[in-house]
Amino acid sequence: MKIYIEDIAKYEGQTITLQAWLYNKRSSGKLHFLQLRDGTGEIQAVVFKGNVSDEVFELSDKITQESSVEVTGTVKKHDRSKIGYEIDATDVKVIGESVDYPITPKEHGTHFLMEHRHLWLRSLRQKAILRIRHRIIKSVRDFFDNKGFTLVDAPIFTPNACEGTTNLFKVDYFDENAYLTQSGQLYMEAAAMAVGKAYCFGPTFRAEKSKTRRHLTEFWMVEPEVAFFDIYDDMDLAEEFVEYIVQEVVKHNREDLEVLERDISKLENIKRPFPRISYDEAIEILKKKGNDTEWGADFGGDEETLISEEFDKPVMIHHYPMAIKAFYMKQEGDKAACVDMIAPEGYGEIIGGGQREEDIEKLKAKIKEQGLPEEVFNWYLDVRRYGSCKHAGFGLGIERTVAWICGLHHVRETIPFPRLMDRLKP
RNA sequence: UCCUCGGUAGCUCAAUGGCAGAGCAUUCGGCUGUUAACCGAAGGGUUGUAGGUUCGAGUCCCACCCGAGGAGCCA
Repeated sequence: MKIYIEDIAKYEGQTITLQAWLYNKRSSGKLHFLQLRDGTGEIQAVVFKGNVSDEVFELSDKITQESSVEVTGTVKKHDRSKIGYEIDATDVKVIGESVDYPITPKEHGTHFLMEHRHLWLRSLRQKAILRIRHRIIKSVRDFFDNKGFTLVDAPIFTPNACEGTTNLFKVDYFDENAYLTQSGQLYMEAAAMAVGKAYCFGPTFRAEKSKTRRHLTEFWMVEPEVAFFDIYDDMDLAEEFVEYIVQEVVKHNREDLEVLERDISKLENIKRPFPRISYDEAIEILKKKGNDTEWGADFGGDEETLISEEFDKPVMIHHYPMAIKAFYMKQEGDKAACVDMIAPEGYGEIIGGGQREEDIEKLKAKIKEQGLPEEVFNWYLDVRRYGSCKHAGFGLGIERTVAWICGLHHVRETIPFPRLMDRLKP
C-alpha cells in the first residue's frame, strides 16, 4: 500500500518507502538532509554516508530542487522536526529529474510567480490556500445538502444579459451571439419553482476592465434561491450559511490558517447574529466618519471598508435605493428589498442578493424602463405567469470569501489558475 | 478607460550624468545534525524597445511596450 507523509506516525520504527518531491536540501560533510514533500505533508530524510552505498550518497549530493524521488528508510522520532519524525535513509532513487527549477527558496515578485503559477502551486502557502478553498467549497455543498436544497446547474452559455448593464464575454454560437454567464440567478428562480430550494454553483464571467485586488474575469459563485422566502428569510439564510463556512474552516484547517499567519480568533468570532443595517443607516455611518457619499449613490470599495470597520462580523446592508439596483429586485417604495453582505477587515462585498419581483406587470415595466429586450426575458416572465410567488436568494463570491478567510490581499491567489483582465496564462 | 509608481544577471534589488555591483540560484571545493544552513571559489549583462540631449546616459527628454498599486463597476 502507498505510504503518505501525513500517516508517517503509524510507521515509527519501521522501514518504509516514500514517493515525494525534493523541495530543499542541506549538506554537512558526511550528511545530506533531504526536505521532502508529497502533497500530504513535509518530512526530512537524513542520508548518512555510513548508512548508504557510495553511489546513493553521491546521488543525494546531486539531486536538484523539485526532482521526484523514492526514499527508503526507517521512520524515527525526532524532536526538532515539525511533524515529530524523520527518515533515516538507506536508499534514494530519482524518479524524474528537475533541471533549473525557476522558483528558488527566496523572494520572488508577484508577476514572476504568476507566470509560473503551475509551479507556484507547489509552495506551502499556495497549498494551504488550495486546501482552504476546497474546504469552503465542500462546506457550501454540505450546508445546502443538509438543508434539503437541490443542486440545479445553470448554463454557461446564455442568450441574454441577466443584469443588462455589465460587460459580458460575447462568443460566436454558430450563427448567433451568445454570452458567457454572469449569474445563474434567473435560472435558479425557475428552478426554485420546481424544487422549492435550489442552488447552483459554478464559474461566472465578467468582461469588466477592472484592475483591482477584488476582481477576476472568471470567478466561482454559489447562488441559492428559495420559493416563498422574503428578504428577512434571505438574510437569516445568508448569515447561517457564512457562519457555517467560516466555522468549518476553523475546525478543519487550523494548520493551513497558521501557515498563512491568519488571526484565527477573528474567524472564531464569526457567529450569528450578524449586524443588519439599512442603506439609510449606512449613509449615516459614512457621514459620521466624514465620508460625503450622497443618498442615492452606490457604495465603492472605500465606503464598504469604512462601514465594515464599525463591526467585527460581516455586516448586512439592506434596502438600497431602487434606482441603483437591477430590474428583477422587489420594489418597496423607493427602496429595493435587497441585501449586500460586507466582510470584515476590509475584504469587501461577499454576498449580494434579495427578494425578487413576483408581479409580472411591475417586472415588465422595469424591463421596459431599463431599455432591456422583453423577448429574451419571455421565459423568465413565465415564472410569474404560472403560479408566481414571493421568492428570494443571493450569490456568494467564492474567491472573495477565500481571500477573507485566508487573509489574502488579492483574489488572484484564491483560485488555482486566475483569469484577470490582462492574464490568460498559464 | 483614467491616475500614480516602476522595468538593471535566472530571481530579489543597488549604482551623485563619469570603470554595471551585491545576495540568492547555478557549477566546483569544504564541513557528522542542517532548519530560507554555513564557509571558500567560478561562470553569468546589447540596463524593456526605438529615437533624442551630452565629451560622456542605467541615470535627463520624447514615444511605444510590459508590469505593480489604486479608481470607476461589481461577487
